Amino acid sequence: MAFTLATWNINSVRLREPIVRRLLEEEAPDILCLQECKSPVEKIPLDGFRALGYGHMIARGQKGYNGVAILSRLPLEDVGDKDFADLGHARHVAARLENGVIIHNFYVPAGGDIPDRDKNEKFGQKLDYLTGMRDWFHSDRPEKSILVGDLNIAPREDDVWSHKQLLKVVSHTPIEVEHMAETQDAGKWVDITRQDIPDGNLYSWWSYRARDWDAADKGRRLDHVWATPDISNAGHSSRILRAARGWEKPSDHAPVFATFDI
DNA sequence: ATGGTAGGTCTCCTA
Repeated sequence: MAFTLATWNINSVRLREPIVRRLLEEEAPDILCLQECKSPVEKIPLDGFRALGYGHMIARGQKGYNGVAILSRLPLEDVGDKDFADLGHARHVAARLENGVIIHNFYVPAGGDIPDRDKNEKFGQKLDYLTGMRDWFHSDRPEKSILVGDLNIAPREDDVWSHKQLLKVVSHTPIEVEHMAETQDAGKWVDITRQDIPDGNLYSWWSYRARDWDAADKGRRLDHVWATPDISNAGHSSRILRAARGWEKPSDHAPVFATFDI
């Protein structure tokens, strides 16, 4: 069996229903993980997705902020969620496929503007959230698992448009990259996107504030697909659908894809 | 060095 999975920070699933449907119609991933749905679960426009063959959804939501959802053509079982750093936010949900593979969908806190936990509480919460993830994966080592989502960190020099200019910008600071590496190590997670595309600049997010995001191309790779070592060799065909950043009323993130032969 | 855009909403907070 093979399945294709996509992860996309959608920045309001209700406002973005037309382009979610477009992605499902044109790209037809078996599973679509969404972040920043900004909607209670009961207000997610499921009917429109169900009509396209996506009859299964596992989600966590809240009014106005955060929110994660896993849409699927394949049956899913809800296997719970975590609230790292006790934020009370809907930032994680996990589901199990019939083949036993577990999918974790994460929306890691963005962390505010100032990369100093003494001056900016949100930055501390981001680091604490990552530490919570690390400790969980350390104590309960994941197996046959895929982790996707907006992790709000671009770890490599070629994951940002300018390593030097972003060293003090939240999302690419050394302390965040270190926290992310510890989280990744704790679960022995393999970065599937970089396993498939090891060289060259790779971005999944471009700010709304740029005059011309495409021409300026000041992107960052904030959205990730990881897998545990027991299934990492099954992952292939990774890609980022940059074109979706230019669709009508776009999200500021582009969807990231990977296929697994399991 | 600064300000730029977008979404949801208890018109300011978050990204």
